[in-house]
Amino acid sequence: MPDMEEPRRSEHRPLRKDARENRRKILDAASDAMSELGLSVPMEAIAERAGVGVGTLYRRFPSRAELVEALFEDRMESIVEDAEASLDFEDGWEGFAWFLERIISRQTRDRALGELLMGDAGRGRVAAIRDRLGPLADKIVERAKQAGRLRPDFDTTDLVMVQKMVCAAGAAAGDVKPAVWRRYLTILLDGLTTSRSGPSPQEVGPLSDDELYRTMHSAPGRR
Amino acid sequence: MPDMEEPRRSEHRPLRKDARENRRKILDAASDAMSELGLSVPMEAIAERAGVGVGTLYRRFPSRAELVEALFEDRMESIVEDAEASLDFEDGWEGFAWFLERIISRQTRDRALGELLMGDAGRGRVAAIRDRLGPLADKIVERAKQAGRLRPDFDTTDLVMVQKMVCAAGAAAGDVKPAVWRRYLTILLDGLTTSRSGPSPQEVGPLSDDELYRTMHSAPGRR
DNA sequence: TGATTTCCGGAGGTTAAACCTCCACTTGTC
DNA sequence: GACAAGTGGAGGTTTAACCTCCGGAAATCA
Repeated sequence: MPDMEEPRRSEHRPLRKDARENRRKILDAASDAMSELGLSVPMEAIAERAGVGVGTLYRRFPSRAELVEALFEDRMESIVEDAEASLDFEDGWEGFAWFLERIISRQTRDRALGELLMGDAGRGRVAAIRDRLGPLADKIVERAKQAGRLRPDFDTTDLVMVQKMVCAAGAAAGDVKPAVWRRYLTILLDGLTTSRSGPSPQEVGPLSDDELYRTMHSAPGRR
Repeated sequence: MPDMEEPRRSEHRPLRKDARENRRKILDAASDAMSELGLSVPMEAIAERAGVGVGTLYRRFPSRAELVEALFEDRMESIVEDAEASLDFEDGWEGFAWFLERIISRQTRDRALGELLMGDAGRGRVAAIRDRLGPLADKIVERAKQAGRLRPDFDTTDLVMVQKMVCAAGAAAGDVKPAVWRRYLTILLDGLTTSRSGPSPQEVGPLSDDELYRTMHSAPGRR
């Protein structure tokens, strides 16, 4: 049996044209679906949005994890960049507030990113990037305190919890009024400064009674 | 066919002794289970905690809704009473803060109560009680503003969102450090006052790094 | 223009988790 | 001790996800 050729797609030969297109469609669909519904959106749903059979999805991405890495490595990296950028602010407090606004904004637009950031990452490259955030967060908090405008009893772990709080508000009302989270971030920041003479102006109004009603009667399951 | 007797348990004759005991065990188990795991805890799990077969559970409470009403009518009523009590405070702001502390404390101890309060109530007596809270909340907010210590841009709908935020923090870290939510309530209240000269003292410290780690790696399903 | 390789779709087998019913047996009560 | 009342949990059902498999379609090659 001569010439028993190598079966592995080693050093990947390029995909066939239709396969390449489908891969793109899958990535786009998965991005949409996960941003909206979270990391554990059914594979079926992704395939459907992509207009592709489940078989195709599994052939291209044998496990959810590969899909997640393909999609979220960049986004996670952007957050690290935000953290670094926030250290360049003249005023540590401004950097702190800017970073918070940034990272929460990203999470409210992208539920899966929030899940990854808040712990759902097992191991892998995405988690590795996330872990680089810890030291940066320490510096951000440190600088804000040195600027004298962040309450001295604030701890870096509080930074995570603050995000959770604002994101909870965002997630609850997100379908009804996507920008309300800013309102609650403003309030929280007013609670985080050392002192102030009056409330910061709100850029976003409260939910109307009707909006609140709809918010309350459309709560998701959990996950 | 003489004396075809009435089959309905009309004007309920008393339950047999063992049945009465089982009913009690079921209610206790359901209370525990729902407080911990939420309204939609599997019926199976309730029966198991009660040390009773599922059959017995379904015979006593044919639907989850009946169980819920039996358990939560009182608790919901207590919240209404808290709201009324908070109106008796000399200072409207104190009443406001007290009520918030109360209602959040109840919800962090009792997940099902939180779900009921935040909308998961379909119709029924429990929902009816909850609806009595709306007008009371308006008064609470009104008085706090009149006292001059609640930021004037605060709306009653914000009251719900604030609860959601603190409860989110509580739920996230609840298994690890049940009292941290107080820390975040303190911060929020500092953001809700009109002005202040410094941060309010914290009664509860931040999560340690290890506690935060555990908090992040034990997130529930959504679900 | 075949011939050949690659890729596609989605029916369908599998597992898991909840649901609720049913009835042979046990227990309480009169 | 007879008989009504109550019990438990096996098991049928549904729902929702998982992932594989293979006949046929599409792209690429010669």
